[in-house]
Amino acid sequence: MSDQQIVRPVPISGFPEWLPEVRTVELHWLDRIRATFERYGFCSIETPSVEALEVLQAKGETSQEVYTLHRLQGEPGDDAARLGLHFDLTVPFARYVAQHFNDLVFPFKRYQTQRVWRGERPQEGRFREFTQCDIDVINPDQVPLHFDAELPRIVHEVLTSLGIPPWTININNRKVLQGFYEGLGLPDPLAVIRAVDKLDKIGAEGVRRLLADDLKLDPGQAGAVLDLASVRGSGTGVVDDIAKLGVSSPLLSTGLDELGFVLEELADLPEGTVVADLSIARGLDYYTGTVYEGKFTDWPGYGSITAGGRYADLAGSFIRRELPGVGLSIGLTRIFAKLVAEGLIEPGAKSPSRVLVVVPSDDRRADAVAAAAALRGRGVNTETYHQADKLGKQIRYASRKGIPYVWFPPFEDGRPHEVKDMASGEQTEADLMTWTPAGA
RNA sequence: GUGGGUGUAGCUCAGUCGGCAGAGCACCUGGUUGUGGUCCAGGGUGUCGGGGGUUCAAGUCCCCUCACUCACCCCA
Repeated sequence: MSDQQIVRPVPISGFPEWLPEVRTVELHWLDRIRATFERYGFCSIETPSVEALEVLQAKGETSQEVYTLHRLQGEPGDDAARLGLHFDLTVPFARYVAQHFNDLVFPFKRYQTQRVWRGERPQEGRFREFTQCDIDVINPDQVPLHFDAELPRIVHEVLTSLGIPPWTININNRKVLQGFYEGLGLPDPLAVIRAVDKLDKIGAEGVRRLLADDLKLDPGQAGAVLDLASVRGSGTGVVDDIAKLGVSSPLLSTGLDELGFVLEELADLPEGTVVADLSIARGLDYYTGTVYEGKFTDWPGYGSITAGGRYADLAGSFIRRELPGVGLSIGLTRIFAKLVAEGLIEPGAKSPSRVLVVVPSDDRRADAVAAAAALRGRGVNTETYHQADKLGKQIRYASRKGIPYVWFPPFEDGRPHEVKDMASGEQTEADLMTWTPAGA
């Protein structure tokens, strides 16, 4: 120990970890998320952390910072990495569906809660390893629009069940944006979408400048683009507001029909929780219809806590079938870490134990072990203290670990068992075969 | 990847002009060999991120490097 070289334990940036009393809260969250997903009939899958690089790069550009995998003692000449850690769950899901196409029942509705990795520069709310809770529907040829409304409804229910600070899920439709821009005669709708996406960062005037200088829009066009982006609301009145802007195109009509349908389906949700916002676009270019982006109301600068959308054909690079889908992802780590940082997570117990059984003395250790076994046999989480320390020390251990009851086996033959309620300090005789902790 | 900031005890941090390494919290021991929290008395647990340089002397000044952190890009 003395002159041994020690490795300084430093946190690795972007790789969060929690103390037991916080982790236990996260586990409860995961339980609730899973329960809600399953209540809607979605099934669970898990895919490997690793995918072939060509799978990871099949959709979108290589802009995602993929962590590649190779052995420390790699074969010479075999240094070209062929494997990478997945950076989201959508691409692995697409591969999975293509691979197991014949064995799945469609529409395939699945949820998937796993860690993902992105080699980006960490910041508040941006991690290099984090957990996403994805929920997607995929179906050959076409996915009923009904799912575009069901997914935000499910996520709404999940977020509500977590009891987190106020948030809003914003909804938009790419066809509305693209159709509107086409109606305006703009040559590069995707570039306009990317510019509008910066609205909350650089403001309306910043976007106007971007549209005029970089994309060469005339003032009238730029004004119309910004007018559309300012439309917001939860009812179908949104559709009328857009119609009033006097732009038309076939794609725009389709988009407005879809957006109107989704909003109508969600009209019963609490005011302000799910609203249309024509300024959100999502940078990812594979979204083709409905798009979602959820944020905390109190921290608008914090990244999105849930996001997703509809894609026309996600698995097309893996199978000769058209497989459109719609999906939504909950950024569990991003939400949870923020609440931890804000001190809004009420820590749980430091131990799952309900009872600590005291060891009266070395020669009575067997009694303690037997008492603990009896309690466990009746489903009570119980641990035995590890050595015959002074009683004060044993009780102090229970106190510090947040174990609510301390069990005393007899210290002399013929005496009864006793149990101490740590919160009240009260200690009473108790029967091993019938006693149960409060709230069990 | 680009630019700024910060690295001292387990944690939060102080450390003057270059002159013996510090505080609070946490932790350990005892007061209390059958009872926790409170209280009292003790205890410093450290490669001052790492390497090099200047100097009689470096936590302090200079160079390099690493890590963390903030902003940009991008995103859950």
